[in-house]
Amino acid sequence: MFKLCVLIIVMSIDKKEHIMDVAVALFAEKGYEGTSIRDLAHEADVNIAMINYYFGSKEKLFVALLESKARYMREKIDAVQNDASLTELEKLNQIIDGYVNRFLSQPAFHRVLQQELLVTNREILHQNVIELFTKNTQDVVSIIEKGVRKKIFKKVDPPLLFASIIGTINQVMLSRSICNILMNKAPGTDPYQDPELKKRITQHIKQLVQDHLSIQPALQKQK
Amino acid sequence: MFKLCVLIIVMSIDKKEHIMDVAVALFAEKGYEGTSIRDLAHEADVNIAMINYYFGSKEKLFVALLESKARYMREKIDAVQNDASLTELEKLNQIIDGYVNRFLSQPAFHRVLQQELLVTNREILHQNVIELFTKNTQDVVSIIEKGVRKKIFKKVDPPLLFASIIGTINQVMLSRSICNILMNKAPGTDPYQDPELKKRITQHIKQLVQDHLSIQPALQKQK
DNA sequence: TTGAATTAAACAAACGTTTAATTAATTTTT
DNA sequence: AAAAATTAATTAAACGTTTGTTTAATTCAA
Repeated sequence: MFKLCVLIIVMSIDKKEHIMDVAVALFAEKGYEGTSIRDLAHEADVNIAMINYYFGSKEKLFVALLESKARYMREKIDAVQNDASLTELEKLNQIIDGYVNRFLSQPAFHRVLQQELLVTNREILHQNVIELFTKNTQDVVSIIEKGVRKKIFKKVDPPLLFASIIGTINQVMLSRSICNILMNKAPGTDPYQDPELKKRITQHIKQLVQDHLSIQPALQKQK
Repeated sequence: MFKLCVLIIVMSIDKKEHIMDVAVALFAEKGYEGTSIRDLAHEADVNIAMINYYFGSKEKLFVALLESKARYMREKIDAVQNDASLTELEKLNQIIDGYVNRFLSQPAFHRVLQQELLVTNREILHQNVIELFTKNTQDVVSIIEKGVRKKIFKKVDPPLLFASIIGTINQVMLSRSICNILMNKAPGTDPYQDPELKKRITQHIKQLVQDHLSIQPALQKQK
């Protein structure tokens, strides 16, 4: 009896956030168009009208969702970039850690973002996601470029190297089934729960990036 | 007058294929759920009922679409794998060429595939796409593994290296806007038309893979 | 004349959104 | 502090569209 009371209070304090949590999960599974307000209301255990009451419309709910969940990586990259004590390679490694941690800990939200990048006709939503991406890209690219200028790194294609970093994680996150295939796990299990996965991905990307960037002593001598 | 006649004949011969072409374009832009049969019928300039007449249902249209367009990479990988005259690195390079060519020449179809991987609740469609992916993954992974066993390659994480290859291309294909940002092009242009892009991606991935796999003489000596 | 291709119209179901009524909570007045 | 007034939260029902699909009639080709 008492427990039930507490539950109700907690729910009503941030019902908005509760709806948003359910929305991320449903959008991730069924897509934005594939998720109906009725589905959402039923799953979140609220009245259908409450969603428009709180957010105004389905589209505005989506935008609210983006804004509340997307600040993290922006701040992380900013912090790393302004840390003068780090070498360019260390910066990259920290950014890789950041992305892997972030993406793997919020697979549903991440899936929603990816979907919105692929579907171009919902322009407002699409544009919102693009903006999120642009600044991060430019920052990471400029770190790589700086390393190349300093001749700490080999001459590479910075934007495409960033694409490889993000793309590797995205590929693993593309679908549970594909991740299970890649990771040699039994189909049906949730691979993103496994802490081993995070370690493996981080290690692989860091090694890949380092191999690609590092100036080989042998090659230097030959010149 | 004569020209019009020919056009009509051609259209009626493979009207099915015409519908499928329009479907790919619309699905890519608006998503599967976001594309209505009416949109599709209007865009393809056929009656609404014709789509169900030809394909049975919207879902069956989608499956037909997959089956007609997805054989290519399968055959390409098969051919490369069975070519005994190639080293493992050459095989990988040819597969990279294959994927880049394929993905960049059919960006719309590729987008549709990606969408279906991200949305898990349309199980029949999802499963169809997964199956396409599984065999290719296993083949490429086994090529890398063979190279590692032969000690031609460094000890790496083969499934994740495959994820990096595909993931890099996918990242570039994720959205026109993102590709323009990555490639430093003016927003609004279609980057996939540019032949330079294909060359740049291929080069980058090949270099990335080679750096990651190659056993460095310097390191060998140290041992 | 038979069978396939094509059409406009209608189908029920589901969609996002709005309404108007009711309950709950908060503030103001007594 | 109690009652009244006001605002906010919540509800069920209905709104007009749009959805995928089907029908029954018609046109076309063999």
